[in-house]
Amino acid sequence: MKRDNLLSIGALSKQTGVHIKSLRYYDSLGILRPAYIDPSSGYRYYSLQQIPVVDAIQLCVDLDIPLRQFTDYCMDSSRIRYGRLIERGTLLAKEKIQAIQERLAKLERMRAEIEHSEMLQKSDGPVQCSFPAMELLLAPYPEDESELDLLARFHDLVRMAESYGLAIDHFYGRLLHCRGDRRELLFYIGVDIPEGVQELPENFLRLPAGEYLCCKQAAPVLEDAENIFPEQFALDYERYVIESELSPGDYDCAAPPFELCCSLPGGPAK
Amino acid sequence: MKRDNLLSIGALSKQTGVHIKSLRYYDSLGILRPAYIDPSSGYRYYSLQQIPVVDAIQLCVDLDIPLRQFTDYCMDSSRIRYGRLIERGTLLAKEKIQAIQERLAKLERMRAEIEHSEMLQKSDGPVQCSFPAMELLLAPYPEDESELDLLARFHDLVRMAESYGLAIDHFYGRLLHCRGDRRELLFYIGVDIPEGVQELPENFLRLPAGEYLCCKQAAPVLEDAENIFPEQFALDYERYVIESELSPGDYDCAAPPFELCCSLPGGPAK
DNA sequence: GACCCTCCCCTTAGGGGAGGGTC
DNA sequence: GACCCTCCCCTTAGGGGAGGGTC
Repeated sequence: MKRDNLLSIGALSKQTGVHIKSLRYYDSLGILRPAYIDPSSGYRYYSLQQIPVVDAIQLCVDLDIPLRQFTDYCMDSSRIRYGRLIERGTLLAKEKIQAIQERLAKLERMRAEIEHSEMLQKSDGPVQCSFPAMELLLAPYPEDESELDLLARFHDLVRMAESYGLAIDHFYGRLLHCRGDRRELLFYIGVDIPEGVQELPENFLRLPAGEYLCCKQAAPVLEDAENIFPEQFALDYERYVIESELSPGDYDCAAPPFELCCSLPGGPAK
Repeated sequence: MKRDNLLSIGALSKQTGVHIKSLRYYDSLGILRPAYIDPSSGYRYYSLQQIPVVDAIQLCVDLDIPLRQFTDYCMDSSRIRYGRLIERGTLLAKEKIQAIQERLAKLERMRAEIEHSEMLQKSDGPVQCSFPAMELLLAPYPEDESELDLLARFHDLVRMAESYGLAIDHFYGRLLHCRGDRRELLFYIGVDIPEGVQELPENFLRLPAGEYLCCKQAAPVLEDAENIFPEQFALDYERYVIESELSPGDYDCAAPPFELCCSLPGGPAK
């Protein structure tokens, strides 16, 4: 071995734009052994044919393919399976875009919730709103339990949702169901039904899209719904009153605001 | 402080679905201090109001917002600026999608190059191909230089491209320009002209889209173009012969195949 | 004097495990 | 017996720097 047509590590670094430290790191991983190492000085020397190998390694880094897997994309130290590499990288990139788009959709839902919250907070009285259909899991709401017991129930519902393959929606609260003289106080969590789910639990409820009268409250006051929506309670129709936390842009975990939403006649109840 | 309505670290973990180790890590970062720590046992206890803080931290993690910046999204330990968080997360997510789409575009260009290479390798004789317009930077190609000197020239061109704000295209090779009796042998690299670039160097050349006759070669043989394209060289028209490496799906760095492409009459040259 | 070498420490968001107290 | 504590080591792809030889 001679140093003809060999590059020092610094020269290879300049040629490829890859940091010297990275080249040493690739050596330590065994994916880019120098063509020649001076036994007395330990200096690394690379052949010109190793330049495209550096490019291929950089491509892996760009594509977030772990370098330990680099050898999967090589037939030997100088033959690179670019076809495989590109196929794998394309798949990974598409999956990533998919995942980020789901995140963006979630962020957009949160943004819309904030907007709704701030609209309600700014308005003085109740506001009429159209709500989309909501899919809920219900549990009885016993009034003599502590907050900790409630959390346990909440968690039970979440586990039930999971056991049925339902996605939970970070949307929960209390529900008052009024039908004639009967009033039922319930605890709910919102769920999403992924495609392919067949069976639903008995405590599942789907509220169709409909019109609600909403107003802001400083604390949970669902028990007082009758005084908050006197006009609606004077009428005789099946109604749901939904209590949930509001999510203003600046959210106070210690004392979040609530909203109470009363379904209007001809609304979601059958 | 009492333990009423307080959660042990395990209970908080169960409630939020976040690993105990993560909760301890958040403590160590100072972004989620337990509401109470038993001084004798060191046990951590969390208040119920800290649950939404855990959710917010998880949102940061999902959005790739560094946790050290979490306090930028808090007014104090229990007031979270969700508005800011969502705005920042949305921006980051969009930037990421942008970056990945550029990667995908690059992968697609590479895939097309592989396809072209393999098509050429499979065919016996020359193949007629339509090439898009190409933007090149040129340098003289002196025949008596070593491979190392050539690399230095290549690097000079790259630096020149950068100094003019041009993006380089990982596309390079040699070019033979024939015009009447004059023949000029040049070295080229492909560049992309980003929007906003006004001034171009003197050695810039734009070859418009056009028809070429392409054939595979085992080694660089541009000097022999006249014998490879005898019919074209028998005709009198201004022509470019482009030599470049092929990129088959399995690429041999030690002995890559080449292609020679000769522009056809009525092609790219004026 | 510029280049290269080998340590050594540091970065994110935790995960696994040892060894030992606590509910 | 399940729960919790504090170390300690490990993960990716390197970057910064010290201290010391080499071109």
